[in-house]
Amino acid sequence: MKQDERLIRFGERVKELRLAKGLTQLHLADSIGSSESTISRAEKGKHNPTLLWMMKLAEALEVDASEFLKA
Amino acid sequence: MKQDERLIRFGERVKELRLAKGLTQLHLADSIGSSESTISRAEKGKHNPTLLWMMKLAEALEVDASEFLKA
DNA sequence: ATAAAACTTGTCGTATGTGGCAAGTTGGTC
DNA sequence: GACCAACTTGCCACATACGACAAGTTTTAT
Repeated sequence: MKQDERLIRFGERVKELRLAKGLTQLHLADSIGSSESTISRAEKGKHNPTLLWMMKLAEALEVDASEFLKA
Repeated sequence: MKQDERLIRFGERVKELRLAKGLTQLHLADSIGSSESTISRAEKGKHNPTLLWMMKLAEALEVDASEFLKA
């Protein structure tokens, strides 16, 4: 995935929210049936995630998915 | 794509916002380089769109992408 | 009722999302 | 500087997003 400014900001937001819950990438990945590598790439803005994947993430982080996208 | 309640709500929100701008699916599709069929399927909850696609849509509709996801 | 516009749906092809594994890197602790 | 946990990255395999086109259905206007 090419580096897109919007994906980078999304990733930063995910990382913030994950750290706020004190989770490692691996814990978060396991809790949504994803993989550490996918979480890592998403946080670095190297993935263009799907809506359902984002929603699973939001659920695990106990935030509204719209939190990831706020301007 | 299987019918997921979350995708259905997303689609309904897209449709609302599109109609609020008085656009047809075809006009909206053209304006983001997408296709009428993809817009239709998204509005019916039959697609699991990617973040960048959602962001292009948000731009065309002149809304914040988080609008699509508000609980 | 007819016609046109808008929408839906099937199918195909290409690109890419994503889990899994393994190797490599970074960062902290002793 | 050895060790360990956390993170990054390359690659593979499979599934699916999504544009394109065509055929069909629904809606709206006259």
